[in-house]
Amino acid sequence: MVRWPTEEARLAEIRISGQARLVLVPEGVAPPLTSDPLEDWVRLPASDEDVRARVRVLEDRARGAEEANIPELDENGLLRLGGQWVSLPPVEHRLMGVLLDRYRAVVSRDALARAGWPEGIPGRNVLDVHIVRLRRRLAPLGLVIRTVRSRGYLLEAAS
Amino acid sequence: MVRWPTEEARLAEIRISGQARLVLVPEGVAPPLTSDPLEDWVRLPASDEDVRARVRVLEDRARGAEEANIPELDENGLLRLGGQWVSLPPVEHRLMGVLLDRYRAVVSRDALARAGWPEGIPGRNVLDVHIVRLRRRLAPLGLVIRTVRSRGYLLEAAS
DNA sequence: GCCGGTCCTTCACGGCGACGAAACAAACAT
DNA sequence: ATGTTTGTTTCGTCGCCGTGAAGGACCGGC
Repeated sequence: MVRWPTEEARLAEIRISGQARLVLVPEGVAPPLTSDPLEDWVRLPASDEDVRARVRVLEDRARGAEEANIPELDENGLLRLGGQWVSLPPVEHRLMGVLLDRYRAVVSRDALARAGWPEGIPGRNVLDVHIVRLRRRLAPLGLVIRTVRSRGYLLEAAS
Repeated sequence: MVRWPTEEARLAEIRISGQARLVLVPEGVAPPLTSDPLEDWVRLPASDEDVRARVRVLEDRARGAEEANIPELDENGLLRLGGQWVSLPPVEHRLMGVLLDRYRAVVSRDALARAGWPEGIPGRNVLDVHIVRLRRRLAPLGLVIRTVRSRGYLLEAAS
């Protein structure tokens, strides 16, 4: 719920944070134009029912957007997602860093190797093994590492 | 532009067709509730500016939705469409490149052969086989490769 | 119609390389 | 002392790609 244009700064903040918002627009003022589905506006004065109707729709959309949640990794080796968490040992923590930077995009085996072993990769097969171990750890969170053959790996939410 | 609730049937049709629409709601009537971003409503009576503002936003969203409907091929062998994706092996990736350049237009077998095998085509039958495989991969995305006999192939959305 | 051919579709096979996973052992931490 | 992390070896599996062969679909001529 934001007043316009008096709370313009606050609106900008909320837009960046990606939260749903309803803009209250007094008579004689042009409404803000955004194609963002999480923003809507009402012309004042407005009935309670109308406001409630718009808020409900926005809440519905926000719920839908929330399912596209991205996991969060902290410096202490904890990976959080949707209230749950797992702890990651050093190597897997570094691997996870790159995978999260490129969430839902392909990360080459090379990039993973460089991230996991900055001093140089120990053996030919180490990466494969760590991917397997990382997979097992991520499963309880509903995260999946897909392999894109001969190109690399990709992290996403389980189908 | 749909009147509510008098044109309820027409609204249902438009919803199914997936087109953007603005619902005109007279005083004292509850507005229809949908979380579909391509639907919006105004309380009558409304000023021209307010209606135009909502129409413009809807048009923007419709444009965005349309762009999300054409498949996208990235350099890592991923083909994305509407939130889903499939990975394409090298040969099929190159074939798909040409087919997408000429989306919904005919691509000659010759052009496909040159794209798929720049060094020269190995055997007479290889292209056909790869078309079959590509078809199977594209099916889950709702994409279809149609044959235009003795002319070539054509990529489009499944009817 | 019937027939010939051409064009296209699909399957089954084998080689090759990329990837997955178990099992073992050593290093490390608490 | 026990459990965790990490690297290695080894073997199995699966995806990719080309080949051959067995049909279907379409189009002409007769």
